[in-house]
Amino acid sequence: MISTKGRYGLRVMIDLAKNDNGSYIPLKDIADRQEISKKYLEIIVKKMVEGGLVKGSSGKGGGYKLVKKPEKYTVGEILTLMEGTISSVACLAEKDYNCPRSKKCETLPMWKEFDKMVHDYFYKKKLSDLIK
Amino acid sequence: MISTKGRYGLRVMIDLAKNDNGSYIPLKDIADRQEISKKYLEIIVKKMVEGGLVKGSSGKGGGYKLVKKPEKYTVGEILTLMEGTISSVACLAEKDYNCPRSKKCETLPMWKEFDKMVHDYFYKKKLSDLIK
DNA sequence: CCAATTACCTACTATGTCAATAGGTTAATC
DNA sequence: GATTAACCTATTGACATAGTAGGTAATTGG
Repeated sequence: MISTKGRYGLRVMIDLAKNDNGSYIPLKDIADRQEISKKYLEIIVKKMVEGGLVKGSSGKGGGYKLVKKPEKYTVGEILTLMEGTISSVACLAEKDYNCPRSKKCETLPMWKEFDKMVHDYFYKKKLSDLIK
Repeated sequence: MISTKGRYGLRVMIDLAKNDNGSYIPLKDIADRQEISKKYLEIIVKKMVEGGLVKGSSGKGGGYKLVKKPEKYTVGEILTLMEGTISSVACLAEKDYNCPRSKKCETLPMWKEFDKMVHDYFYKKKLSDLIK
């Protein structure tokens, strides 16, 4: 289940893309338009700065802006950053999970197939695809 | 993210299908084969009885058995029972969620499309497909 | 240059879910 | 009637979620 971090994060990215005019966009404006608490968005956006999705500038005239063009972002990279992982089961989420049953596990092949489908879906979808 | 309830539940169903010989299968046997605590499996199996996926019988010679043939179960119905929902976002998980932004939400169409893909995947996959 | 603006930082909290464990009661059968 | 096995209630520690609160640092328009 995608949490508010992923969902709100995506909406912030869309908001930044739609309202891009070259200058920085204050978080207050985004919070008002998206009807999300500015305080909570601070946590969300902080992650996005750390992950290199957006850059921020303090002071008057400051705010946030995208670092790439909307068509250069995939929904997958945004969700992966915000959610930590996009995998549907713990066995596949961590690289070094090494389950002793993996050889004989009868469900693992299905989880792998499903995971690939999900991965493909979100990494093919671009941020620009979400803007009408 | 699918929890142990869904993952273990599925493995119990597979175990019941593979070891079906007409009589009831004690939980102890399943727990041993699957290497899962019997105590924890009790919680899992209780849900499956309540949901009508399996039936149980107390006393000597008792245990659990499937109520349908393996090809009559979909993975979707098993996961939905165990996880409560299979939806990827809260807006779609509850029928009466009515979000005031749904009309103008730019992410909702994607979540709906994704949800349909997931739903189709799991409801087309049968329990019998997981048994080699 | 300074007050206003805005990002940035640390800490806290209530609620809920997850993944179990523990111990007892009821039901069926050999 | 002892044994087996399901069934039932309660509890627990750890962690995540979805925020709130209040303060500090940086930047700039007037």
